Amino acid sequence: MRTSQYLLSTLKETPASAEVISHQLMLRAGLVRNVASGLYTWLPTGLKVLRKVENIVREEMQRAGALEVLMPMVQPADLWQESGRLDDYGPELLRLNDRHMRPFVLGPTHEEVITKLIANEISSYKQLPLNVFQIQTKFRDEIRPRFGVMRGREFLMKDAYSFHLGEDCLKKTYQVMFDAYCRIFDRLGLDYRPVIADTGSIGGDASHEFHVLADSGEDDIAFSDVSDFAANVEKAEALAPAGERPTPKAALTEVATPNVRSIEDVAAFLKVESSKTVKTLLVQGIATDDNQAPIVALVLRGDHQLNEVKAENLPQVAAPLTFATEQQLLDEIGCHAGSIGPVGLSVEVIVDRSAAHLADFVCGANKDDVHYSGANWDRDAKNYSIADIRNVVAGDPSPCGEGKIVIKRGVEVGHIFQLGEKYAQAMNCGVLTEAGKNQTLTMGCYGIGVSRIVAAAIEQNHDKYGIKWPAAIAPFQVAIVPMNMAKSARVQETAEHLYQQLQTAGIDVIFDDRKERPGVMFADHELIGTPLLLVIGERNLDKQEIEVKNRISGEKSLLAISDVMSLFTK
RNA sequence: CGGUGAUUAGCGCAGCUUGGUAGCGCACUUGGUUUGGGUCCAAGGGGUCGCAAGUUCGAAUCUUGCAUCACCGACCA
Repeated sequence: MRTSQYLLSTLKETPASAEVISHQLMLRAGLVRNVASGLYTWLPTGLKVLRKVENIVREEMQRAGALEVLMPMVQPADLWQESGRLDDYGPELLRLNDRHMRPFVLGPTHEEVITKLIANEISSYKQLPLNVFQIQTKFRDEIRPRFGVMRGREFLMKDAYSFHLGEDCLKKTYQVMFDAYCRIFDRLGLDYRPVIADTGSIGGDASHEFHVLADSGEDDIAFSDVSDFAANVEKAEALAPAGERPTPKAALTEVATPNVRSIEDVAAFLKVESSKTVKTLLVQGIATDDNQAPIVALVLRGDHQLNEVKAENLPQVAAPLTFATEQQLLDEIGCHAGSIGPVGLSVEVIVDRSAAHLADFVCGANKDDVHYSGANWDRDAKNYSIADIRNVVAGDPSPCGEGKIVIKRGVEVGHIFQLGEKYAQAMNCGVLTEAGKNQTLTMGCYGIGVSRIVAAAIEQNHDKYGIKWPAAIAPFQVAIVPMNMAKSARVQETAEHLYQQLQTAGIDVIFDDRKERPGVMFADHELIGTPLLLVIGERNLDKQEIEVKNRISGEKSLLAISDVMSLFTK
């Protein structure tokens, strides 16, 4: 490709709307342009990267035995009615009507369509197992699209769905997909981790997310500093503190705490560590027979945070997690938030493992502006159960039994899980078994955010000059940068010759034939992140040499023109 | 959904307080100059000042409504 015939579209200045570095660089390097909130046009350079990522994903999926299909982005709402998700999905699902006022949705994912397809196409156990995938645009009407293509509303995703007779077969394919994902991210050249993930409402035994490590990531990942253990903080188990709970020493004492509400204030006011206090959160419970939803109290150590996923998974707690209203607090407890505590509380009390290990702690006295000090479990606060309901924090013992927890940020770029029979059952997807009986299929599903990977790769690989693409996904493998070509026939001839030679060899090369000053060319190619620059100038031509500059390492070296192809034979 | 802020040329911004026919830098066009790290000089093109209504002799500027975009929050017991 010659730059004179190409759309480089680089910018010197950073558009004000871009927050994270990958978004800024994607705009400056001319990879994408914003069309509307969360919607982007991919320019030629960006599309080249996107296609390279896509192709690696496609190749590895095919190698793992999956078959490619393509399903429509617009889907009849009927299918979603059938699976029950039309009502469950919420406002992220964009609904629309066609000219006949028939209801449709824009597909945020394709379980319904694929399950329907397989239900129609597959009728015998002999055709199983089957794994199909597509690389298709999805639409999710996000509350707050942000960070460019990292969290857009429309995005490119690879989604695969596998179909099995039974769990054992599913587990085999799950492992095959796990391995394929590792190969994909290895080939992409990214620093990533598979992490144990919450299976969410879908259930199932296992689920893993694949995260690219980057500070701008939206998820917290808990690692062991010793073993390979890694889990999403949503899922990471907080172990009970070791040893016996200390014996109570202090007497239960009421303390006036006028206008002291938050844990921070209480700890400062009473001059105790926040880890020696507890906070009591009141949430909606599961409705009972008479349709009255009770309130449930969740008790945590003052310095810990509630894990909403863990709380929602408790049988007593309503999902989605909803905090009690102020009116409920007044009616049921008789005081405002900030003065609630487990002593003498009449509602069901669930205590986090760490909070349950405290003795002589501080808590609200269920009267406004009053706290207790010297409170103790069993002696003062009775009738409670213990559960793991907090987020792990750095320094906690790792749930794998080895080492301590370290927390890093990650960008979720892949997610695999075992779906089970949920969709197959709803959409009547089954086959005849060897015994001639109809059996519902067991499914797995496996997603990769293709467009998000592009952003994540930049988050992980950039410097002050621009993007430093991993070689496998760089838009160009090499750039030819001639110095003052217009003034030197020798330079021009050499550049043209090299360009022909590289093109013939199938190398993805960009030839900067613009009549620009060297600084402009260097700056553009460094911004775009081409891994290799071949600099051709009068200076080195006498010795039949050119300069090779490596974008990643910054190294420069001289190379005989005749040896150029050796750069690509490794 | 709540809070905050923004909207003036393709991009980044000034002008608004104190109303008087719209400006700067980058980019773009033309000519010259320069040429191994975003040259310099000169001339030029490009804007219903987000939309609508109001106040006024006169509105980018004041008032009201609407739209769009962005950021923050949704851990409070």
